[in-house]
Amino acid sequence: MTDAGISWTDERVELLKKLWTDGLSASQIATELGNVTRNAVIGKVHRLGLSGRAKDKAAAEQRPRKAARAPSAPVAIPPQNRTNVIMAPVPRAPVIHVEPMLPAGDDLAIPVSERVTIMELRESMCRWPMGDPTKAEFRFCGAHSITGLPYCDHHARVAYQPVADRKRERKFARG
DNA sequence: CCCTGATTCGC
DNA sequence: GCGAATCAGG
Repeated sequence: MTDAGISWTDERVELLKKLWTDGLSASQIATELGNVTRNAVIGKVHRLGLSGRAKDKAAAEQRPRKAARAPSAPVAIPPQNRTNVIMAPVPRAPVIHVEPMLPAGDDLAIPVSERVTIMELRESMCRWPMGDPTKAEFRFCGAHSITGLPYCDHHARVAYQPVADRKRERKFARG
């Protein structure tokens, strides 16, 4: 096929109209359509003359972001759970096999981060998987990640746990 | 900093 | 017509 770029086919325009009318943001629509930037979407929206949509009760534009949060129990994630998240982004570096170890204190230290969906996940957020990836409730940690790493402070330690540390921690946990 | 849509303008 | 760059704003 000589035409490399998928442009505005009828279907794509239809979907664009629908999503835009539904109140999705340009970037969200761009992601949904794929192969286009939010600028492209905005440009098209204007050309189609459907800018300035009916912004009802603040539909789905600016998301809450402040309100949502786990209200109760600090849901400690048992280390064993990591067994069923193999397909999630795996750290390539000094990953140590996780066995039934890790002192409870560590897990309780997890501040119930603001778990996020893949859509809400941003570059600066911890990508530590939480839960079953095959389930709809699957989330990522979402806490602020350390510059240069895909994980927050806490999860970076768990993920990149050096052998030496591991041994030491064990001792530590014991006593 | 994160994000939003609006506009401009070279292609 | 298209969309990156830019602008203006939250």
